[in-house]
Amino acid sequence: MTTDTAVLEGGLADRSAWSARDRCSISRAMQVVGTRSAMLLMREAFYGTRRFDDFASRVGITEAVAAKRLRELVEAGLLERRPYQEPGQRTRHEYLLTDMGRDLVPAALALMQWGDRYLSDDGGPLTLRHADCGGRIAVHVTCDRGHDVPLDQLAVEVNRPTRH
Amino acid sequence: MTTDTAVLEGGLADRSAWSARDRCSISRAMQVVGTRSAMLLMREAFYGTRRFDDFASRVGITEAVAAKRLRELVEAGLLERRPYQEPGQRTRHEYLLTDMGRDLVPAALALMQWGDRYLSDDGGPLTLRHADCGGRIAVHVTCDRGHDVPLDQLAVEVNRPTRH
DNA sequence: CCGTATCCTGATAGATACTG
DNA sequence: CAGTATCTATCAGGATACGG
Repeated sequence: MTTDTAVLEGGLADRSAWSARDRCSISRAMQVVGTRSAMLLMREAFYGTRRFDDFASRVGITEAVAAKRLRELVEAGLLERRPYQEPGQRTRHEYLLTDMGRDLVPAALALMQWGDRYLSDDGGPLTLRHADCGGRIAVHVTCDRGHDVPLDQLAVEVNRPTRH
Repeated sequence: MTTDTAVLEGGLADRSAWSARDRCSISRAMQVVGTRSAMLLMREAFYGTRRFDDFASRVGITEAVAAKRLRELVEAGLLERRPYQEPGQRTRHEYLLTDMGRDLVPAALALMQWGDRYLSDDGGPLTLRHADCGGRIAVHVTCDRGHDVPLDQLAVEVNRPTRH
C-alpha cells in the first residue's frame, strides 16, 4: 500500500498499480452509463418513469435507441424488466430500478449540481429538497469520521490486487 | 413552482416544464464529460497529471483522441492550457484544472464509489482518505440543514424559467 | 516531447415505416 | 402501447505516419 497526501496538490506518485485502465472504477462506470442516453434513461427511472414509451419520449430519443439502451441497462443490472398486468389488459412490461440503479443517484445528482452551477444561466430547472425538512439537497464529499472534506485534502491509497 | 415529494416513490407529476432536454443539467453535463475519454482525462487532471503525453499514456488513448478531448475540455472551461518554461528548455504547455474542473471531483468520486461497489470484485483499486484524519472518503447526499438524505426522501421542485 | 494529419472501424443516434 | 427493422449521418476512438 502506498499513501499519497493531498493528491490535487502534489500529484500521485505510485500510478503503476492502477493505471491499468480496466481496473479503474470510473472507467468501468463510464462503460455502463457513459452515454448521454443511458444516463438520461436512469434519470427518468429516478423520477419514476416505468414504461417504454415514456422513457423514449421524455428522454427525447428514438424508440430504437431506447430499446437498445434499456436492454443494456437491464443486462448490466441497473434496471429490472418486470411483467405486470392491469385488470382486463394484456401483459405489459415495466422497467424498475434495482438497488444498483438506485445507488447511481448520487452520481447523477453530482452531475446535476455541477451542471446547474456551470452550464446553466439560472441555476438549473430543478431544485431538490429533503422531503422531511425542506432543506436544499447537495452532494458532499465527506469522510467516515464526519468531516466535510475539501477537495485539496483528498489522499489516495493504492490497493494492489491480491496475487495467488 | 410545483413540489412533489418522495420522487423515487411516487414519481414526478409535473414534467412539462423541464422535460425539455436542453435545460436538464445532467444532459448538459453529459455533453461535456459524457465520453469515457473526457471523464478519464479529468480523473488524470485530478491526480495531478499536467502534460500531454502523460494524459494520453495514463488514460490509454491515442494522442489524436487526447488532443481533441483536451482541446474540448479547455474550450469548455474545465482545463486551462498554460505555457511554461523550464530553464534552458523551450516553451511547453501544461493543462491545469480550473475551478470548474475541480468542482467535477464529487461527480467523479460518486461514479468511482458506485463502480467500486458494483463493477469491481475487490472494492476497487483505490481507497480515498481524508488527508487530515485518515478517514475513508464517501460521497453523500445531504440537505443544507445537515441531514443525510436517504434516496427515498428526495423531493423535486420545478423552477420555471422567468419569461419576459 | 507535444502534438497534427489521415484513414478506418464501430458505436451513437435520428428518421421513417411497420408489427402485435 | 411496446417495440422491431432499415437506412443514414455523425461521433468516439484505434493505428500509423509525420513535423516542430
